[in-house]
Amino acid sequence: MKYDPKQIEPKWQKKWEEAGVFAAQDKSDKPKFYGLVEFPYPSGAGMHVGHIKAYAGLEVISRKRRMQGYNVLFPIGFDAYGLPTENYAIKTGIHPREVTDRNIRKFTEQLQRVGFSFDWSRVIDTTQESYYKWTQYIFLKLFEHGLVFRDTALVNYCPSCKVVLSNEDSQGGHCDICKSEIIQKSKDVWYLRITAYADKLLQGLDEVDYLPNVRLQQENWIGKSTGAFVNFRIQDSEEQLRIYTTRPDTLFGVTFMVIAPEHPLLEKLRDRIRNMEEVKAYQEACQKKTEFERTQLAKEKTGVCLQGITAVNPVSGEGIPVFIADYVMMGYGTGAIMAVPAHDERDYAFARKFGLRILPVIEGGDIRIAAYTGDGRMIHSGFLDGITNKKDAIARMLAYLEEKGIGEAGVQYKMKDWAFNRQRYWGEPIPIVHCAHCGIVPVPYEELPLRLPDVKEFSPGEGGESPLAKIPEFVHCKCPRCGRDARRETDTMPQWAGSSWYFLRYVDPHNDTCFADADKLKYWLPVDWYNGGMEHVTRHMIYSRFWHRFLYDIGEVPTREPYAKRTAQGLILGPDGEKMSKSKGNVVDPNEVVDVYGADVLRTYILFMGDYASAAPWSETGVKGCKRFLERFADLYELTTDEPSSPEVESALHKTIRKVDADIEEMKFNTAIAAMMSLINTVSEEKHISREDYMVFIRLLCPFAPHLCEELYSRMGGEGLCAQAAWPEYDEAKTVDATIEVAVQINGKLRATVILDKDASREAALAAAKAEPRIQAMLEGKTVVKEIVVPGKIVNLVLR
RNA sequence: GCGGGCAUGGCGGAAUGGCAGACGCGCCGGUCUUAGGAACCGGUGGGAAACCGUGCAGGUUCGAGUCCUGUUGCCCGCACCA
Repeated sequence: MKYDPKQIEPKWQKKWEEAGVFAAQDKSDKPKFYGLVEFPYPSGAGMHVGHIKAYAGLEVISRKRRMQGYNVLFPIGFDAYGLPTENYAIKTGIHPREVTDRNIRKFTEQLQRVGFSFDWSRVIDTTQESYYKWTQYIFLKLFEHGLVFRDTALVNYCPSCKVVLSNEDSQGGHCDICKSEIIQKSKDVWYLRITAYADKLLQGLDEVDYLPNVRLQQENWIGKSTGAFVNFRIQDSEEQLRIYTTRPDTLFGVTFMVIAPEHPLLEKLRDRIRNMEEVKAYQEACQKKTEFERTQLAKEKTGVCLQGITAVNPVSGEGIPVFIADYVMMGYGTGAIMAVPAHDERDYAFARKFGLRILPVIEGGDIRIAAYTGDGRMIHSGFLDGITNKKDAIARMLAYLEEKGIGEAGVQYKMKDWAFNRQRYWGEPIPIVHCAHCGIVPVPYEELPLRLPDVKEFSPGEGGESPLAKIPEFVHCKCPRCGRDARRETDTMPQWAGSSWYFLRYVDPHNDTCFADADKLKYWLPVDWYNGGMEHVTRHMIYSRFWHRFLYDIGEVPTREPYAKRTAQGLILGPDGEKMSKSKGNVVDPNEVVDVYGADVLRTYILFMGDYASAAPWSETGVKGCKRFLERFADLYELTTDEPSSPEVESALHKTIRKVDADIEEMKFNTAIAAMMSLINTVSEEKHISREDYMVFIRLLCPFAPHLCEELYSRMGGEGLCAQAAWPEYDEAKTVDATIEVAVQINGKLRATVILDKDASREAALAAAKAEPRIQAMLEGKTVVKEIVVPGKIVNLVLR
């Protein structure tokens, strides 16, 4: 058969659509499978082949599940709020709505050309009122349950985007979107109290099947540590200095304290601090430092001693100096530390620089050279002296602190509350009203959606205000509580909002009385398998797990965890081996590949190019190889007759079914395809395959190259559609060969091979091995001291 | 600095502790052709051979790419986290 993708692909895509074969059934006796891929942000650049790889994995699995008799939900949608579209609008004056609709059309066309088996009746767009109404609803629920709060804080501010960023969006001191340097700015910020869910998010990881590195990254992100809070007295003062430490066992070794430059104690003690000028100068210098300077260039410790302030070591009673230094951060713990220079590298460096006392309290190491962070016997530590076990020492100290009321055990998390507002137009309006009399008042549920008003001017206001602040009709409103004049919140939600619950909406996307029907949620949840990029493992996944867990706690969803299983695909690199990017000009457009080679070749190549989870460079010649593969597969059509296949072909077919089936489940698509290539080689050598067996092969390849397989299936006279045909099953008996080649080793080195009956005895194997001329020659004049026989694999003779 | 991962032909990559290099690309040779940067067929780790070969050095084992110890290089995540 001549393989002409241009002719067959549109034809079958149309037939699938007409037959509605990919529409998930809300009621069904079949077992359910919910496969989820991360929905794309519809950028103006269109999709690149990386998107295709991200979806192709679960595409194959979903198609296989349908053939296996599952009721499959495999949906797609668009995460369409976001900065690039808004920036494009600012530049061109074209409304983000228009740009978004255009981009969504382009993405949809691209996805359909590849023949993905998405349920197109459930497409969602986070920027539609019917969708963001429920994003706002969930926000109000969070508000109602005290998980939304407002605070004035130093925030990460991007001077280029003119927007406040979460810590997640400004890692390394650079804006996640435009890469410019972040500055600290004091602002009113809406927070979601995700830290209240830190423990639940951590414990939930025990209930799910995530890739080990995905789980680890989430654990690190949450960053739980256990330790103690200890209150240090300030001499001649009512003030106390509260610190957090993971090493309360070293308390006797505390010889000074350090607080963050922004620590509130400085204000309280300003009259007592004799060198306030110097302190102020230091504070200002710190503020000017970028996050980068403060963290990356952290080799040299700096700080200022607070003259006139003395703290008291609560266990030794010793008076100790207090410093401010920027190696202590206000954002973690209490913004103050007890310094144990003998056993902490940072404290040691600081003590060395400022000539402070270094008192060892754990034996081992040499404090003249470096801090000792290992374990050992407690010394110079009063009631702890002689204890050799760190755990015991910590327990004793905690008991003492609690007894004396100077401290207690505590935990800390690296995860911070989620800064939830952006000074942007293209996002969900935050449904809050500021009333001079009532304070912060939520918009009533029945007024949702709070519509995003139409504007002509998209650039942010001066000082980074949201464009919404420039629309009087939007800003001015009546307080829902007292009816007096009030102002609307003009900030919008961050891009992460819409994607935090989209998997729930797919279950019931057209419902306008609730975000999804409870029975449907109960049927479909949890997502059985979620695949996406590693870059979304911490932020998007943590956020969405948080929202989901919250909804579970208030009884709105039936499962604690949203995703039962999570995998991640590797990047597709450019042909040059570099990460694909517009600036490098190495981006491969899937449309061009489909134009030249067809969708089936694109799909097959993307899954064949390497391990699905690893990065691999694009290769144009590799694509051609897959084209040849599909052509050769189509050519087998000429080799079919009603005669049964040869035993070689039959055995190869059943082995291949077994391998492809197992490999798909482990996302080892590359070896599954390789096995099918080998099967073609076997059939070509035998020059024949039965019609029946060829039909089996067609169904086996169908999830990878569905258009070609539909065409062949129909030409072979198959009933209905191949996409709905049964998944092939293998016959174990037919995977066993009558004879096996067994390797013969002498002293562990391969010397010969022998052909044996499939269930040859140990004796028969040994006899055959020893009869082999080459082996016979090597046995000459030697003693066999050991004979190892692994049935069907190997015979090893140990000689002396 | 801490945590995790990886290292195999010219390239992408295969190998439940049991014949290293499956499968594909590339390359070489051939067939067909006015032509081949098309298609098809054959070959292809190194070495003349004995043999040698999975970053490097050890170890465990009858047997190690695979397990253990150390080491080097690269990649990813976190990063003055107290």
